[in-house]
Amino acid sequence: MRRPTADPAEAARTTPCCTKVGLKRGPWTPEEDELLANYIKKEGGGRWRTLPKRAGLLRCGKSCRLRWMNYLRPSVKRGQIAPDEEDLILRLHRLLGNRWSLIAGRIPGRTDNEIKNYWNTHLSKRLVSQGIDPRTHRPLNPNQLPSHLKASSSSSSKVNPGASTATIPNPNVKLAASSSSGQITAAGKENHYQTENQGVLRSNGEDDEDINNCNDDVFSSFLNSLINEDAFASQNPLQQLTNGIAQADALVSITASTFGLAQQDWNFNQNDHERVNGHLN
DNA sequence: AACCCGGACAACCGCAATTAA
DNA sequence: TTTAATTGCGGTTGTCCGGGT
Repeated sequence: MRRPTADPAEAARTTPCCTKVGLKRGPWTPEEDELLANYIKKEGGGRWRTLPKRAGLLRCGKSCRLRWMNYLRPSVKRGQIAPDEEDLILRLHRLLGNRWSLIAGRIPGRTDNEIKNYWNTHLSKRLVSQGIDPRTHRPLNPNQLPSHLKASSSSSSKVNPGASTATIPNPNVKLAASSSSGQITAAGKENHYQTENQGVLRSNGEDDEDINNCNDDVFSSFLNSLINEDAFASQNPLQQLTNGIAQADALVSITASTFGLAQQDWNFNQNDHERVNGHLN
């Protein structure tokens, strides 16, 4: 990464916007930040490919977008992740897996990159030290599971063997979930930056007519109900585990029906999970 | 003081999804 | 309907910096 692409063969393999000779790479200078921020304040974001030229920057569009999204946006909150934010990240990750943009969309002022970094450097390691698999949020050693949970783990195998793939087990669902709350639809792009992060568990601010808000509202409110359960936080780890399985079950069922996951796909994933569980046990 | 090591984070890459022509 | 361009996402890595030796 971040290596110069002087080699033509290498350059041919990489995306065009990053291979133009003379484009700057690496850390941004305050001057560049100012140029970019001022330009976007005046002209707005979007059209990233041509933005650098218009703004007088020697950067590729991707780099500009990333810098704006992760650092320069006024709504970006800097500083330590608060304990309640941390708790929210943990819960959302258990439900959504590595869907960083989805998670970030529900934590005001935090970016997907920031959450991803925080997860990889702090939370993931902490879970491992507690004997919990950070991918599945289950005990690393299956023997730590009480017998009744071991038995139910196969019957509830529609819950993820790994949250990252099983809570929303199908690419179709990823699409549905993304368009509902994480990714920005074309129609929603215009006001995305102004209105996003207006509240926890609110979608990113698309106009109600912009997207299929039926799905959005259902997904959002359902997720909301899951992660806001006060009872959840006060439960002991075993109860949390049990509850988590039940919740994930419910999430998967609702997600599948609400977001149009084909039944055959769903069955496939169930089988898939059982196969994985079989390997685990 | 110099060096090494590891943690934290910013930035890049490749790919997939979406949009426009 | 097809194709090209653009955008967004997640995984990965380079760089910086502080602490330890």
